[in-house]
Amino acid sequence: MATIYEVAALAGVSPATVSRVLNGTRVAEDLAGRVRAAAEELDFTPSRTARSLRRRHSELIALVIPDIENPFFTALARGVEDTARAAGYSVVLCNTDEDTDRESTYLRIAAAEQMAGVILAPAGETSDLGSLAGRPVVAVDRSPHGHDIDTVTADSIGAGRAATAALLERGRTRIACITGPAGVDTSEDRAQGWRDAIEAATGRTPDPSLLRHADFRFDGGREEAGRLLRSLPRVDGIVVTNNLMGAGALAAVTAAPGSLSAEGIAIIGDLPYSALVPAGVAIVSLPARELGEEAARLLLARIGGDASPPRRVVLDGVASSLRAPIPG
Amino acid sequence: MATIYEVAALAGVSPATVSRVLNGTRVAEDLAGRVRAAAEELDFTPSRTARSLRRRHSELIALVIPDIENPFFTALARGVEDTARAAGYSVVLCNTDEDTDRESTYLRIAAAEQMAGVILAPAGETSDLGSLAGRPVVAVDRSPHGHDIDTVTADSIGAGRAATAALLERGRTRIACITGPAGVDTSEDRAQGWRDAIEAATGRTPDPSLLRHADFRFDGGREEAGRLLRSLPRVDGIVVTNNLMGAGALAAVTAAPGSLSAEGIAIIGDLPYSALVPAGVAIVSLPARELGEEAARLLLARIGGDASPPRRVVLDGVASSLRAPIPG
DNA sequence: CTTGCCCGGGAAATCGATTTCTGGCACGCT
DNA sequence: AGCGTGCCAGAAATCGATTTCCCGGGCAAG
Repeated sequence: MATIYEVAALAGVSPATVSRVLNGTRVAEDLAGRVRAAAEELDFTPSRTARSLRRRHSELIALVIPDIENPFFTALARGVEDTARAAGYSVVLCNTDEDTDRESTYLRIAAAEQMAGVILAPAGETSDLGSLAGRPVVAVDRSPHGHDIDTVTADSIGAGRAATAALLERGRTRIACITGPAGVDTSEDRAQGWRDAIEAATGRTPDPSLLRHADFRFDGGREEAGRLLRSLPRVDGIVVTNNLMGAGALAAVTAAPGSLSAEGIAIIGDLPYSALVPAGVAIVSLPARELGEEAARLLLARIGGDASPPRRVVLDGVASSLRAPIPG
Repeated sequence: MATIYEVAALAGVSPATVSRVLNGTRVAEDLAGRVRAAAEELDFTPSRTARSLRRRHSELIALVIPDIENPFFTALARGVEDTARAAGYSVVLCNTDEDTDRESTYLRIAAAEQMAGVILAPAGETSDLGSLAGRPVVAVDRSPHGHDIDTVTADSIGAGRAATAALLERGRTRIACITGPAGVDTSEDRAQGWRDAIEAATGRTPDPSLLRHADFRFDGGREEAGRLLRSLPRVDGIVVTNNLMGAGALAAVTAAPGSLSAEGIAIIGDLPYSALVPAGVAIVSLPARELGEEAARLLLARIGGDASPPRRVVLDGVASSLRAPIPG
């Protein structure tokens, strides 16, 4: 790997001039030409490490998410990656497994690596952003409690309302809700949307026993759905507030034939290969990829020096693809 | 962010001694104690950038894969991430979209960032590893043509045989195969397994028109399956050689009722939320996560200085979960 | 008692870029 | 003609750690 000194020597100029040519400062055309020729000749790629040390930040962005195997975060990561790459940044993937210790370890690493910025889907209610020492951060999907930072989220209340409305339109009257852990804002807000929709339709707050908290995972959704199916009086609709629990609920429904068909289920969040999802399920899409893109755009702006007050962007692209129930 | 000089000053020693304490070289206990206290006091985290510059490699590993939204690569990434993290390395995610230009861009970046090593799932038949300048590389999933490097793959021929055998056991006699692009080794090998199994069962090579090449993507699988379903003489089984095309084929089968049930489909590779996959499909699991773990282990060994000749590891954990056909 | 070796720690070089600082040259204004 | 004023490029400082290199002191062997 050639260094800037070898390029300088070959071109007969100083290293400073090589740097200037490569970074856009004005340099006489003949020198610049010699430098470019020399760089080409030696197949020179500047050491990003040395550059990062001097510039005090690298061209890396940390993407800290709870679970890379969840298609929601995968799509989000894709949005981040595409946007970052277009701006010349690479993305470091940090899987926290919903563990706040791992999260803060990764935030320390991001600082120690002098990464340009961090996009964080917080694992818990509170995140320790102290170790970042002022480096740009954008929160995505969930907003960390007690920090006034840029945030990009989906309209969870609206999504909850839309999912519930889809079941109400089908004439369902006793609609339960399986949501995530108490205290997590997406979990609470989606349940609030469910409550809102039912109040709007019936004029009464829903029976509190119809609200179930699980852990946002497949098994949790399956188990809670199983319990709801066995409970009396019978429910005729279930709103499930994320994709994994939704898949679990569908598994439960499929395993208990005759109880409640897929048409009684509404899911917030997308399942991969929608072609394989039982027909009739109501799906309220979340703009996962767009969340990632917008978060990356905000972060890139901060990296570029934008010092305006923190923004809270809410994407409401949720009104989308409801799968129609099977005709007849 | 405190520097090693501040720690040295506070502890009343030289920066060299601080470095020695933190990196394990023998230092008198009283000095070491003072250094540790000072580091604690200042919440000192060494700059990885400076360290990388001097050490000539960072604690980052590049994971170059074609598509982060494919659950196979997601699981693989998870395996890499877990193994790398346990050894103190972080993973940089590089999505190539099957584009060899993007692949070589990322390889250049890996070298410029002085990353510790690269795990590469090659996008095409040939990969340009030249820019890596001798940095450790491990190929995973596919083996790059013309490079003698460590490789970790699944037993594709065996997987092809197993998938075909599952359909033969169900009494299917005219079994087609939808595989990936010609020239890609996983694509060819899995088709070879299909051919082998049919020859073993019938004593004849299969009708060449039963072998279809698609692009390893959902739409390709759907379209080829659609064509096969309309072709005459009728096929009564289809082996599909990856997960995305498998999902596409299932979509085609579902959309054309009466043609061929899900029991006529065998898929190599896992679909997420198997609970949602139509019952009866034969699935031959690929050890995606284990591929990632093994690749990471091999790479870590190389980073650690292992200079033995390149190894080719073939994982055959494929014998796994066939979903039983619906009884009756 | 002297020579030599070992060991621990400080001073300084090093990694490779960027960025100030500085000097020389050309040009314009009075 | 003399004195700024820019502008361009080279010299050198800088980023923050690691790693030689070297020196002084302690201890063992001759």
